[in-house]
Amino acid sequence: MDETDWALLAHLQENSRLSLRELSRRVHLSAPAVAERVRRLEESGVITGYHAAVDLEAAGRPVVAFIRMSCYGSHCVLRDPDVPSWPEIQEIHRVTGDACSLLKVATGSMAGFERLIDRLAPYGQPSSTLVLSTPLARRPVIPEP
Amino acid sequence: MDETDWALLAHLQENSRLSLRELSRRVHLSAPAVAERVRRLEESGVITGYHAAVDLEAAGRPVVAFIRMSCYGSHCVLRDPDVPSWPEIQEIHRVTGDACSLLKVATGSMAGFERLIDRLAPYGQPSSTLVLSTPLARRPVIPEP
DNA sequence: ACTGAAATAGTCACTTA
DNA sequence: TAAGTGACTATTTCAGT
Repeated sequence: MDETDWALLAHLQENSRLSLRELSRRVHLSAPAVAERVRRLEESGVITGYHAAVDLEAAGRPVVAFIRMSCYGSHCVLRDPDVPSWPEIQEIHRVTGDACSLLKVATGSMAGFERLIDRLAPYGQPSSTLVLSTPLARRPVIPEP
Repeated sequence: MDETDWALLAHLQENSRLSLRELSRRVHLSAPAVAERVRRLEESGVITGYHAAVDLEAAGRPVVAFIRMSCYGSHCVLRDPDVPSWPEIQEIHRVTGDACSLLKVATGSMAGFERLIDRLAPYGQPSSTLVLSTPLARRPVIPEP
């Protein structure tokens, strides 16, 4: 990871649909050189994918929340392979502390949110925190000083 | 938002570097028709951007955590316009409950994490939860049933 | 929303430092 | 090993339908 790799990474984090040619102009390299560097960033696992970001409210899911799950031993949500495919669940993190996992969820309505809580309750105690707004949705990763 | 729009959205959430031509093949439309639909998804605010996803550990920031900030009135982190530019802070959400905000942070080391906590402490009481692993990093948004 | 043409971009083989 | 060049293919974009 030299300075050029970090520059490419910065540009692709900001706009992943930039053409390799446009990237090559921005970092002052030829297009094949950029293509090779990007390929290596992907292969080394630094870049894990390219994704369109969707506004949850505009997409009909205005109720966004974080749910801390304190699961009952073997019933843990982390152990059920079906849970990650529930469409309301956006992220699942295994965490330290008294909760075993932290979920980010998005539903179309409060009623939908209530139904989700009901479906989660058998796994353990859910503790919900609603998101009012998101002043910073994502920050690009930059090199450490 | 018809079925074709949702199909385009699904493909672009999975891989935002797909060419319009490739998208057009997948949804059985011409390239210009797809270009116009994608442009409208962007303009209507459903698609807010396209971003390369970076593996925080591979990028040198293995310590990932959520921090709930219970701020002291007017010293709230949400009120300080400088905080969102701190490079360790990945996300800021304003939330309900006894905490005023939930931060997602990533640092290069535990020492770096400790320094971050020290910088946050003046704003309020930070309560940290370390991320052990992320079984589900992102789920594509799909239409509600 | 499609077609077709012109401009732009991606990719591969090969050369250079 | 990393980057540049040129030829060829694919994609983007725009006008007209």
